[in-house]
Amino acid sequence: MLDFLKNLGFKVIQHYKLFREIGEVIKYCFEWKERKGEFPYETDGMVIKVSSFVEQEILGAVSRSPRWALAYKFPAPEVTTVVKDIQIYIGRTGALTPVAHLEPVEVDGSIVSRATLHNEDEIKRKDIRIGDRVVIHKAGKIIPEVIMVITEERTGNEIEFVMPITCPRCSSPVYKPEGEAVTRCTNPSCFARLEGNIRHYASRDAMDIEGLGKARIEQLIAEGFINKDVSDLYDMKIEELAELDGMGLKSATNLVKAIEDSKDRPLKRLIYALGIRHVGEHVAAILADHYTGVEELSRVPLKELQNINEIGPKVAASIGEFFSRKDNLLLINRLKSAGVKVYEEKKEKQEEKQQIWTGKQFVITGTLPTMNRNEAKAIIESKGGKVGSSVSKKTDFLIVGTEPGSKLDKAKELGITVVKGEEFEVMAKENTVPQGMLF
DNA sequence: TGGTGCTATGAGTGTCGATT
DNA sequence: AATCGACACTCATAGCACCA
Repeated sequence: MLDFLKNLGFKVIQHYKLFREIGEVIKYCFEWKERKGEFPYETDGMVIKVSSFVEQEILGAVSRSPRWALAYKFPAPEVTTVVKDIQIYIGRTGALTPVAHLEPVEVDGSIVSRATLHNEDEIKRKDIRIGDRVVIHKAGKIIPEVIMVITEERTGNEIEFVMPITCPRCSSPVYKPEGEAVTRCTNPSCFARLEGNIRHYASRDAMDIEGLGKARIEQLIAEGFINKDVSDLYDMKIEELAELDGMGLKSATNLVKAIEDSKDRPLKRLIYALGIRHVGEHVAAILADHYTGVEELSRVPLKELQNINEIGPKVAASIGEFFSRKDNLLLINRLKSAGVKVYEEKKEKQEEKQQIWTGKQFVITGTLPTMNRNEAKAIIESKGGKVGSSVSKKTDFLIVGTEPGSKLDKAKELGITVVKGEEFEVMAKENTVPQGMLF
């Protein structure tokens, strides 16, 4: 069998993830054919040649002898390239993230020119230097990752990376707390952070301001429209914006309208949008459930916060720190006077009624046939279920769309019930309990 | 103390709308 | 018509915080 597959051009290799059973290899061939109209051809070392004759032969063989379901793999598409530079990116929390700039190279169907190196320790661990030839691949078929350095090809001219001691954007000192991996800029009003804050505030899951992306924000800061914080957004005028490079009356009108629309978002979104450390979507929703508004939240004693389920000392402290700062309190005042809704009537606590999916934990991977993630999530929650972000023993169902990620492997490993995307959508409509398959 | 889940960050492609 | 920016998708990984 091994020779048979080898003759077909399949390769068997020994390292890395991506274990696939023969059935999966064949399935992959067919999916490829569906998408591209022909069977897989040679791509960067991954050789699969299947004629229609052979196709039948493989299928026949497998159905007669299921014990041939051995682990075979595609060769992980790995290529080498050169690290041209390592640059620092600054996020909204002030974190300095080193990113490798690579000689552009094709990996698994797309051109990769950058890869995040996460932090200083990671660079040290892998000993990555500027000028090094490195092996890269795409983790989970998407994210470029530097796997290792080819040290044999070192010439001695490689430059070791040194984390700067001042912020590359604002020149303030940076600090790295003892025991932490992340280095941060110390200046709370660093422009890079302002940029990040605005982006976060405007993002879809926060205040959802359409038309305000990275480039626009940079421009607005450079032109002085934004200089303090997110409240500056609400002072912008159509006529002034329309004067900007690349903006016309149409764009300016749309942008101002989008900003206007953001004044009426649910409280949990506003809390999330403020960008308090350790307060993401989930924690923001918990806080919005407990309190009627941002102002009330700003006055809650630490002790009380800590008593809330899922909120511990660190998160409580972080919230307390945020509201102890004058500039943040001013920000909230400014938002309020701009007309942003900072208060929400408490809804009547709904009776916890037993629903079809009550107590069930769902996780989603891949793309669903007709709905997106948020829609699927809303449906699950409306039926009493919960949606988690990673597969664990507590997961009841994994919903699998096309092009699933590593969550599927994990689910198989743990014996979690797998529900196909189509199947899920039918369940949602007919209000039934997923059956799914066990691997 | 370990398992689990959340937060923060970053990457690529294709599509669509607005500007020039 | 060409170009550019924004957005909608999706996912990995590290680092932590929380909780039992």
